[in-house]
Amino acid sequence: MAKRPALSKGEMVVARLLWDNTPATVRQIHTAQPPSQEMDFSTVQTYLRRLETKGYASSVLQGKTRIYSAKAKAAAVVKATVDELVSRLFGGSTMPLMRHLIEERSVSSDELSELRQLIERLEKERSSE
Amino acid sequence: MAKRPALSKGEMVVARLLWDNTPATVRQIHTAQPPSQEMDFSTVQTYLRRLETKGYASSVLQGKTRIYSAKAKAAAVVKATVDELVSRLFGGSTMPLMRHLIEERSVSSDELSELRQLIERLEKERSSE
DNA sequence: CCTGAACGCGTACATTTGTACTCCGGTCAA
DNA sequence: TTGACCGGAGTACAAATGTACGCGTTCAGG
Repeated sequence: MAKRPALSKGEMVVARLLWDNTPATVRQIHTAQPPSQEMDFSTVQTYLRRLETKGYASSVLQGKTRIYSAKAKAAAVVKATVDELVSRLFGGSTMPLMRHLIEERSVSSDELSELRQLIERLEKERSSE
Repeated sequence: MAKRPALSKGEMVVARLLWDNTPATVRQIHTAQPPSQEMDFSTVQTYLRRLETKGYASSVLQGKTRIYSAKAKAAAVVKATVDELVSRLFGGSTMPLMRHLIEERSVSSDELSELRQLIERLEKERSSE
């Protein structure tokens, strides 16, 4: 697995759009943007190009149009990004972030119970090893 | 509360160092760095200066030496940063990040049970409202 | 009293990031 | 057939970021 340069903030939102729409043309990505905080067509295009040079996407020319496809797996990127954040903001420990998420960000009851089940399942796995 | 410009990655690690040592001189912060990934004294200094212009820190000149103090509260910055990440990487929903943290990052059994208790406590609070 | 190591300051600078303007080829209606 | 238009490519550029060099000052040892 190549060690790709980290994604910048802007690249990240385009990357996410790309994951949800792979493969896609620049315009498709551009159109897929939620109405708020839109970015210019050319801006999207630049990000896509940079995503490709950084190794996160690949593209083929289909006729006149370039089709981009996500290359790096979303999960891997998420992991890298979160690891990065955790290390920079919390010196590497995960718990403070967890606590923050659970306490500060509004989590619905349904989500809470999903979380609880997730944890219980994991604890079960642990103890049976 | 002033709306401060976001912290860059480098600034963030220095900010964290500052929170843990406020108030401190540049050298103290520099020395407080963990041995791995050290940054140059001048680099730390620059970050501190930028932290101040961005409004995250303040400083006074004590004789020849400048003493920096954290100004913004850590919790607020963490919240802003995490909100930012969640919105860019997950389009605003918290759960994917939670799941990722629990499943992908190694969480010890102790931590798991702490989490479980945290959640149970919250659920209790919820139901009693 | 002189000198070099340690200090802290400010300035500097190459890269990366965010954002967009311009130019080009093909379409399609008048 | 032609000019208004759309989609796309590439280039451009200011601002933010990461990183550090050089300069004046102190202070302890020679």
